[in-house]
Amino acid sequence: MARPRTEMIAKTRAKLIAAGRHAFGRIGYAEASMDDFTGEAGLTRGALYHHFGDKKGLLQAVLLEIDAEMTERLNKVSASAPTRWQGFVDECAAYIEMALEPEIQRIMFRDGPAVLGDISQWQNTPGCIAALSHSLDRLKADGEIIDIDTETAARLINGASSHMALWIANAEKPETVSKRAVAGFRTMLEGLRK
Amino acid sequence: MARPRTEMIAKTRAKLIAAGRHAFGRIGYAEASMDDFTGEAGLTRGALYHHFGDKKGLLQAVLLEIDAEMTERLNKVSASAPTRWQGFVDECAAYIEMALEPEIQRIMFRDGPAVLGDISQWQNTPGCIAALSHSLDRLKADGEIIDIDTETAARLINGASSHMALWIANAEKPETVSKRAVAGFRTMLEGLRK
DNA sequence: ATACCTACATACGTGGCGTATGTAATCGAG
DNA sequence: CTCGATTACATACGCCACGTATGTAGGTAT
Repeated sequence: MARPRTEMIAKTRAKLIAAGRHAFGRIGYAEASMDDFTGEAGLTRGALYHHFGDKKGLLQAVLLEIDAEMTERLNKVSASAPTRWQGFVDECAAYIEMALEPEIQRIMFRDGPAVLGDISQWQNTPGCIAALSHSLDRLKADGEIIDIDTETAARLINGASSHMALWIANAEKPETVSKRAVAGFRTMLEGLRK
Repeated sequence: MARPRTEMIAKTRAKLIAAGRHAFGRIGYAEASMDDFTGEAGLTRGALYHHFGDKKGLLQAVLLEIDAEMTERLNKVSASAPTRWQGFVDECAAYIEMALEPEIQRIMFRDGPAVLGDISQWQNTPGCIAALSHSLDRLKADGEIIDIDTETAARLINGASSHMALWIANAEKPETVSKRAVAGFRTMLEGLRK
């Protein structure tokens, strides 16, 4: 297994995903020319169409990669907190912070939904929502939060977080808005507690 | 005032906005050909570029119209409720319901942010957020809700609502998901109450 | 060893956006 | 009332970018 042949293929795939991710993150999906960013990666569109079918296919692959990274980061955050509730709050804060990163914001929250439809239909629940959902499940089992459907709560928090992030990122004074947003967000989370 | 000349101009503008709104709402911004939908309106792209500068300009005009309609609907809902709290809850429910309408969902929540950037920077706070904010202001003045920054709360609710709507709209069983979503949403709102 | 297939590159057609230009109707000045 | 200027569009053109069809070299299987 893992012959040199398949390794080369995996490398080209990775190159294309990386190139697309850079281009999509910087100038956006619509403005990114496939000839340009494949050329920068030392390839052509031929490779892209072979591996991903079309431009949307590459975007999907990029999204999968980013979602996996976000999920891992979220899991690390919640795992390294002293209490589960604290872990959950940290997780939410981390989610907002990630949504402030230009690449994630652009690809995950702007172009992704516009091109591929809502996040819900990308696959059976993306990882970053599943991570929030899982944390809520444990809190519920511990009796720390009120009786609420955890997936619904996860999606509510997901929606609220991403909007907070967009609000902050596009504000004239991001620091000021950030304080207001995080404070309000924490207040909302407290409402879930018993 | 209101000479026949200016009336004609207003009519062409209205025609273009209506045509664009239809096309954007049905097949999406990117897939909508300007030649097609201007032709259906009995005009050409020349008129569009004259009045709106470019394709994005038309989208902005469409968004302004939709936002105004949504604001009016929200204000009516909150005004016709027995109590202010009830008015606010109804308003939130109405917001989710509006977000379920395909045209609003597509233009306002998907293509709009992707093409023009986050809703926050379209203008100084769009009307539908201002409406929620206003309702919260009055509730706060009445001492019905906890101490929270009202604009932040309005944006939290706005974000949560739109995500709920997208979740519902794209679910396999919208009715089932709708019940879960609305129930969870109400629970979250109750957390704002004193 | 040879025939096939995979993984790309190259070449081409098409469609759609933006712009530059044309034109008819209207408005304002004298 | 007349004539120049401006407005409100339509027409024509160029360019870019996507997708597809085709070509090809290297690896794979038997």
